[in-house]
Amino acid sequence: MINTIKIQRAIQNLTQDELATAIGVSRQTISSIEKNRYVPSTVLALKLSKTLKVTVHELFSLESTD
Amino acid sequence: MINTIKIQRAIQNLTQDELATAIGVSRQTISSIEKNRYVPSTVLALKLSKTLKVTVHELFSLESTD
DNA sequence: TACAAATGTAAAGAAAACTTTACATAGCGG
DNA sequence: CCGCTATGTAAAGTTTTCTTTACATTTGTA
Repeated sequence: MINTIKIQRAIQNLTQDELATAIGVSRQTISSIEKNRYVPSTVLALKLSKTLKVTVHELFSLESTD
Repeated sequence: MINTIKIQRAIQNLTQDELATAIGVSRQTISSIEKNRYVPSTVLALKLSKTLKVTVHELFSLESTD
């Protein structure tokens, strides 16, 4: 799965830490998701969507390997 | 988090087993998600969205407790 | 009623998400 | 150059997701 978190975060002018705090996770969690180290839960995806003001589909999309 | 999987599954006329097979998980996984026994991963949410032909936001929404 | 399909659920175990702590590196303004 | 902010990442540990197996219950229908 690919994601555009880093881009949307730049658009909203938020640091990883600010985004993490806003949605209640650790900064490493944000970093790990951005770097595709793991797949977030749907609750997290919805919170990211809300905070970054884009749909889940604008943030995440499936790849052929998924 | 609440979900409308059971409803969308009825609209698409799919059993839990058929939906599970379509997206590559066990039937119990579908049942457990429908019953809010656990929160699915974002990959799963996107696959459900695709198979059920609705957006992730139509399938899942945050509650105040999330 | 009897059978079959669909669903609920439980338990044990594997795999993955997520936290905390910690340290390293890169970039930028003084 | 120095200090600060932002980011990368690793390791250990906890929690949660998800699978497999298995059995019970419900519901439709012949």
